Amino acid sequence: MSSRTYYITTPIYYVNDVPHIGHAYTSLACDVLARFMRLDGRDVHFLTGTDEHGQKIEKAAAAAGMAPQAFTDKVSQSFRDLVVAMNYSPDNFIRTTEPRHYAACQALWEKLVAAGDIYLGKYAGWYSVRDETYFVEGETEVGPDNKRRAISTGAEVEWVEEPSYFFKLSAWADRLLTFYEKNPDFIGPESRRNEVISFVKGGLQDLSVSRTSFSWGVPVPGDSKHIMYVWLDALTNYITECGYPDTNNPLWKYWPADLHMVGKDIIRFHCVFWPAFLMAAGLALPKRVFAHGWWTNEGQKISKSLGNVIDPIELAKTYGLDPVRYFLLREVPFGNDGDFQRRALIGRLNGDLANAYGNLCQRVLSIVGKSCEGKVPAKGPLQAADNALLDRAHGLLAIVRMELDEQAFHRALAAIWEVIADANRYVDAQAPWALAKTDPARRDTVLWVLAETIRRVTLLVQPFMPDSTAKILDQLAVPTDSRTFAAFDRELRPGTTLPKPQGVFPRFVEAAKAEN
RNA sequence: GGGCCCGUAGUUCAGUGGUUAGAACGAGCCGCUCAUAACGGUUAUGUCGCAGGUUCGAGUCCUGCCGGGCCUACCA
Repeated sequence: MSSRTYYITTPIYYVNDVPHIGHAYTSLACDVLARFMRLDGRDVHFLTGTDEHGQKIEKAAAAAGMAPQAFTDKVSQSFRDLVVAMNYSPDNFIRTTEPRHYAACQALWEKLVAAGDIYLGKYAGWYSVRDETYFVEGETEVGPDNKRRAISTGAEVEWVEEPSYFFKLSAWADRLLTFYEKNPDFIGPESRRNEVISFVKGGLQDLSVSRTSFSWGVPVPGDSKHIMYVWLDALTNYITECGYPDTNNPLWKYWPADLHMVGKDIIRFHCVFWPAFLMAAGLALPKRVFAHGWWTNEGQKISKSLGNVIDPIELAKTYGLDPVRYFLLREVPFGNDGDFQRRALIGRLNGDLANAYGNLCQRVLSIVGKSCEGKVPAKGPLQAADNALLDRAHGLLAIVRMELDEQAFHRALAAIWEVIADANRYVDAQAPWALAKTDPARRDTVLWVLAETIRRVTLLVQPFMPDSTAKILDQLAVPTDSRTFAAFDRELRPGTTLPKPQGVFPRFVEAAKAEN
């Protein structure tokens, strides 16, 4: 019997931008879930990629004197570099410029036409040449000089009409609301769900889904003057990957997706437009969309003009990749906005990683190395304190599974670190260095309990910090085929030879900064 | 304009209407010495934004106000 599938996606990133902390954050959350599910025996498919169409790309390519395809080849590379730099584990990296994606988009389009949900109309609105966008009447105002401008940007706008195909979104409001009601877990977190429902209840307008003002995109079948709306194009990537329209494709088993991870800015596209397209096409809807929040930098909104953009790769270079991965998911309740503070990062690195977790491993393994001939110590009869600690470590799997099921990374990590704190207390209470003189057998049992606790904890930390945990498991001589959750109860075998222990999470010393 | 959320220790936050409001970090004191000067124990700090109201009892429910955020705009 094949195991249960788990299909998780990042948004496809628009190649107009260089990768920043926001992209890294979304992908990181997906990566941790993908890794966790793989360890938990699920048949995982983790997809990320780039969104490469649209007028901005077309113009940027022209400005660079390049063909659009050559241009996007080059720019999308930076996102593939991010995958490597951040140690993400996607099963594929999709690009909207792939031929199979054109085929999927056009097939979906034809399905929507056949369903009677697409019609030809006229797109009209106040267009700002400078901003390259349309504004609705309410977003503009007439100034004292009698000229109409966009309120948000101050740019002059003019009335423009162009033919456009429309999707009958207005007809889907009731069915969307019914769907939300029947699937309370479809949108997370709760606050976003309320917003989406409130938005849909407010009434939906038909959606313009084609443009004629540029040509870099997927042509509309049968009317190649029109290019598909970039969001219809982009969202389709999730089913392109599974082989759409070929439902015999081996990857089709992954649809519908278990989770679309998105930033809060694009929740409407994923929770309103996308389900409507899918329903109209007679396709299954994704099981869940989760919208996370945004980071500020030391209390300030991040923007290019302020020059306070956070480069995740730079961060990883300074503080280490795994500590950065840990910090991003531990510091802020996932779903909330968060403030990035260097001091907080260093605090987590030194407090949670170096002092609590790293030092626990080091203090235990170094005694084992010195006193137990570098072998997993003998396990004698267990006392109440031993069982209490082991039981807590054992119970973590169910807790972490439950928390990650709701994308509550911070709570999963908090629960794990409580056991790490318990283990440190247990070391002090048992004082194995004192037992060495009075009761060596008991000391061995205590050390075994500790090593076993570290093993269990470390198995669960793997999705968050893959490299560091691999080192710790190496130091415990856990075989590489015993690192999934199927081996969660496979206890350390006394007598197994251990390598010499080595610190995995060095403290970050502030002075190091001055050397740079 | 409408709607939603938030305001609790120095900081970040938990707190199904029910005893003396909690945790973590930070601070003070004590202990330990295996360990990455790490670990453990312990102490302290609060007009629970403000003002009313409901209740035997309110951080928790209701109303108003102040402050902050988010969504959306002639509309729930």
